[in-house]
Amino acid sequence: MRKIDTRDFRSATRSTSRQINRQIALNLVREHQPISRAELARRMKVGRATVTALVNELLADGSIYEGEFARAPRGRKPMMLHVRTRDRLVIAVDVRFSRTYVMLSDFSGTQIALETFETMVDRDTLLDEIALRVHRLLRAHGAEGSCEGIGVVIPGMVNRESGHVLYAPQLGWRNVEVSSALAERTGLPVHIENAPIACALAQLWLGQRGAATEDFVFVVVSDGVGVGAVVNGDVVHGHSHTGGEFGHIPLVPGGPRCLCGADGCLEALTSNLATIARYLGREITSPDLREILQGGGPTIDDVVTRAHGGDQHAQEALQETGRYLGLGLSSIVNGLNPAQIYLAGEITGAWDLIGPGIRAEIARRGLTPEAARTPVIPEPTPYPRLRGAIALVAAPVFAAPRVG
Amino acid sequence: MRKIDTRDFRSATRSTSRQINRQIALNLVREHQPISRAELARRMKVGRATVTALVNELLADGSIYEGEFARAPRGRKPMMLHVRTRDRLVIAVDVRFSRTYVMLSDFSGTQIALETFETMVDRDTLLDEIALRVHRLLRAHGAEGSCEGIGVVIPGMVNRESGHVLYAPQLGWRNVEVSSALAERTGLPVHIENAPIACALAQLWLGQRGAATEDFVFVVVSDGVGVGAVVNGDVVHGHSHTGGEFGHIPLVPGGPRCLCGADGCLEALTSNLATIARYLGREITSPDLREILQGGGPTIDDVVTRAHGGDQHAQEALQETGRYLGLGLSSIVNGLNPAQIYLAGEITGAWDLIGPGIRAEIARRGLTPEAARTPVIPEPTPYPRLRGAIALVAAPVFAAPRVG
DNA sequence: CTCATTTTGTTTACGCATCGAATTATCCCG
DNA sequence: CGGGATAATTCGATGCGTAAACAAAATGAG
Repeated sequence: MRKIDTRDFRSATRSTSRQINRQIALNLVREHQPISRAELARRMKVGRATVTALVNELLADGSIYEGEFARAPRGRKPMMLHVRTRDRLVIAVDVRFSRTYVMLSDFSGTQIALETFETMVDRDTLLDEIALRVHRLLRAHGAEGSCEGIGVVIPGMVNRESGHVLYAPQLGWRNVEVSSALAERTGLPVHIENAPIACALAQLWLGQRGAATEDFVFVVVSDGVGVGAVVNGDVVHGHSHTGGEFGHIPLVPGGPRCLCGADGCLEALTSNLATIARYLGREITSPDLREILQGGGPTIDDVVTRAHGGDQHAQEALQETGRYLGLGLSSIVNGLNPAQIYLAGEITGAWDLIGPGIRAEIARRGLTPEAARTPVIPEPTPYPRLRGAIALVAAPVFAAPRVG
Repeated sequence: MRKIDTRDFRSATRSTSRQINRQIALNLVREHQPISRAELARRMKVGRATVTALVNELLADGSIYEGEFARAPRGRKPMMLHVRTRDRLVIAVDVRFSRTYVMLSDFSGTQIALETFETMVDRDTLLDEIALRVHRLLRAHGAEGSCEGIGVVIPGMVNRESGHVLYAPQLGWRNVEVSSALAERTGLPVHIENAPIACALAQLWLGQRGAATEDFVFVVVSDGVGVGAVVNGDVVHGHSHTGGEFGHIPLVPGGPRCLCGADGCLEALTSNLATIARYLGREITSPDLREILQGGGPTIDDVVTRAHGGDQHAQEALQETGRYLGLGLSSIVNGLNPAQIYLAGEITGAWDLIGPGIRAEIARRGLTPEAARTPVIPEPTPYPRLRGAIALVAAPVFAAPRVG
């Protein structure tokens, strides 16, 4: 039951009905392919005449294609329809603290090529390098014409519409314009988004059928802790583009100081850095921790493998991370009541150690039996952020038209 | 950018465009009345011919009415349009721990009559009493034909569609059906909702023009602490109808035990009971606190007046409530990034004492300057819950049609 | 008063969309 | 090879936005 925003609405024109049904048909083909026109008409509960017109339009602009005739027990064989994804390419870019990833992929999320290089914190140097690699990748795969856009995910807060990075602590960026700067360098449309929000988008648009519901969250634990939240089928951006920063909710008043300046944030207790610090018996803020890490100290993957190898300190450090994560996620369970919580990050490699703690805290603090049972699902996708970057380009093609 | 739910969608028919534009026109009249057809056409950016047809439909079903001719500097005088609200009545019911409120109101939220009685915890006894008073109220005001529905708000979790109360700790209700039971007794359509969510709805639909944006939250501090959240212009219900229970996010691990069974919940630190307990120097869980309160101990209003009278203990108790509230609200600021936070409850009477603490915590923990400045607005509406109950009946009339 | 001008609101012809029925195109099977 | 069944298209009817023409009602200059 949405309210019409009288300061920003769209009146229906004579083609509005067509736009709506066009997108419905496209999405039905996407989720049920291969599918015939007759089956589409039945599912949409519209006449076959309408479907014929819709399909002809979708065929004309290359959104879908006709495949083969299917076998049928009786009657004329139906012509099956598919969405075109293989020859629609996307460049996905994941800018992280240490390294930047550039991937060439198709619309379905299938990887075609992947490159990595060390992240430069200067914007122009970084964008030049990205643009160089984009051109090289497209030329190498003879795909200069068929790339439909670039998706960029950033570890920080992003104004999606304007294409600015508002604040990315790990890069030291504040109010940095990215979209049009990269678009000029590459001649391609650029979409930019906060990494966890993009991951949630990917779950919504590229996830298994039935994986994503109208309400879920995607939690990314890495250098920081970020959340992409989907409420009523729509991603949460917030009023000033800082929604989803559940990594900075207060968990332990007077607890360890966080990069954001406050104390006792969920992130300061459960980020990879926090887990490593706990393993080493150091304060996350202590100056010698930085030295240890820069001097070849253990990575989070090391901690996970040592825990599997029987290192009790590592096991305990991960278990405590799990308990704190569960405490933080219980805030999300009670506040947003998602159907599922997806969890990505290196620590999911030690799911046997962190999973029970998470579940226990959610079970303890959930208000109803259903909420207490909210499933927490470790996400095994190899590159969730890059998948998010792909979704940035692919999602608008399939999204419902704005009306009202 | 919403995704089409392929398991539950609505294809557009020939009349979909008309439905959309009809609701847009209705909302524009609502927010800009009195307004002429020509002005409507300009705002909607459609031809005057379309507006004529739309207005004729709205006039025919009594949604709007023609008022007077307006003065114009040149040309033909425009006929002004208004939405019909005065003779469209609503019954609003607010079931609280101690008392139940039944109000007769019109569609605009103007109070016509108000009654109160002591809440009975047995469902059937309570509903019988409500039905009796509804009949009496409508007969007394000769309004038996023009009442369009009953809105009921409950201090607990509600399944809006099925009309069940899932869990209301203060009433001791679990899985209690209300909607159809009351509808049978009164012959009127019944809408039921969680109280804070209804308050947010009211802010969205009955608030001052410009008061409500697409993203805000409405926080109610009383016997419990509840939140109604609006994200992307839509209320947050959650997957199993327990969204908005930010009152039960963990704030102080190992803190005071909450009614919900967990420890250190925001509610256990900032509900009226928590503030009174703090004032009395008691644990919120201590058995003698209940005795004191049942034996005529101070109410929250008493604490507020004593604080204004110079009682330092009362002042400190309220200030600490403010600081904890601020800490809890900072989770909402970082997680949902609302444009505003509305705060209702008796403690807003001591805004000079609690306001600064709230603002300070949000300023301390906000991630960007904009988020740190998130306005926290004490809501002075006399009966926010009853206003919410009215909105339950009024909102569907003005809501955008579901498409896609 | 008369008449041009301006603005509001309605009417009309038309284009685009859904909708239902009729039609055509294929298939399977006996 | 013909009959039944299913798929897909075609065609006329109808709903609705759109643009232009038109009618209605006011103002103001001559």
